Amino acid sequence: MSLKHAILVLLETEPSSGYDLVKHFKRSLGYFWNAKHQQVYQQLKKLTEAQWVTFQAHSQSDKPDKKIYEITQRGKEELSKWIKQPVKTNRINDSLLVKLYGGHLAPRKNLMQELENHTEIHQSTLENLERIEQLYLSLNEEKKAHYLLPYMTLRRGIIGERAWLEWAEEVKNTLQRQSPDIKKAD
Amino acid sequence: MSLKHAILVLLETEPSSGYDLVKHFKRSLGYFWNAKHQQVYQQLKKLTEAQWVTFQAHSQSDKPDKKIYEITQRGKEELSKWIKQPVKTNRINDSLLVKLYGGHLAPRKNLMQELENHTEIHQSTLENLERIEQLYLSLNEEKKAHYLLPYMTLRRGIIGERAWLEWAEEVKNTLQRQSPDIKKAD
DNA sequence: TATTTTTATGCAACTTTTTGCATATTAGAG
DNA sequence: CTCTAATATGCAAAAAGTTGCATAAAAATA
Repeated sequence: MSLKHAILVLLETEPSSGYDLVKHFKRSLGYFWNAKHQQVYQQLKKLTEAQWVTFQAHSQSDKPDKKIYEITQRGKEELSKWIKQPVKTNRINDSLLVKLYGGHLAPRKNLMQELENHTEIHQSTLENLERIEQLYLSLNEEKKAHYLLPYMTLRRGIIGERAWLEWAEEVKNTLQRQSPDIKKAD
Repeated sequence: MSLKHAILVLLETEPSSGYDLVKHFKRSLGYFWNAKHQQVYQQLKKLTEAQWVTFQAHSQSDKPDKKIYEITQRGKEELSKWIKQPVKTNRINDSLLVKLYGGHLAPRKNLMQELENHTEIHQSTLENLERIEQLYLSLNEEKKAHYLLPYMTLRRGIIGERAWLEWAEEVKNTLQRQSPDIKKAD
């Protein structure tokens, strides 16, 4: 849907190779948009066919050859059209919550372990985001203004992760207090 | 992936028609698992073929006929196997954040309006969840214990929505203070 | 020196999700 | 009396996303 547009947003900032884009999806953008490398390459192919982007092959002697993609005029028009239109609220599909909802079918220990594992992941994501925030906050006023909007998305990450961890603590405490098994709903 | 399992979790609690399941996905489960009606019917077909569920046709005189699905022994085994395995962290694909990230391409007013619209949606979702929480809290101790795990997923919704709204306020305040246009990153 | 990681791209097959269409009845609102 | 909403299910096609495989060279680690 808007993986196309996410790619265009990145290319509008800076011409990049597919590999660069994948790295971006793993880092900055990755908190709110996920894409695997195959998907990025597939979409770049389609975007090229639609003439929203073009590329130039760069042969490198020390590393494998790469294709540097850049956004075209047509791509810019499409992006600017997209960005002015209302976006849909995003769909949430969270398996962990499905598992918890049906948690009476799993050993209590298993649930606790699962929560612990996810807590570690969220904890380290949060630390990462906070590290990036510190970098942002140390910039001069001009640069801070420059990166304000990406910073706002970073804030979403930080606030979201803190909320997640707060919730997980609540659940772990509740489950620990509630030792007897809970029967399933009928 | 686990739409199949989400359906099984619901059917394990109570035999239901496809239509009932869709309603469930719009209400209780809907906060953390979304599925359109076509998808539910498609998956029910596949689940039937895999013999994880069976159904009985019920002809109704006043309303259209319906098929009541229930989980089979095989389905229960599969579900219990799935629920003991670790789940992946869920992927987040949030177009609103992509739009904000590339927000220098949109009129500032447009961004503010978009944030307002989403705020209204999240606000009413939160109110809804809080209403359900009140119902839960008014139950007797036995029933509260009974519905503890689904309640934990409700808490995720409440904490998550509050965090979203908190973030949106922060962004709206920041954007209002920051009146001059922000140039794109390079 | 051997192994692993990083850089760099892609095809093919499959599964999942979305979009658009289609049908049919009853209840309620205007 | 007409239109809309709710009940109830589904097909077909397209788009999006996942999984598995494949190649190839340099750089870093053991």
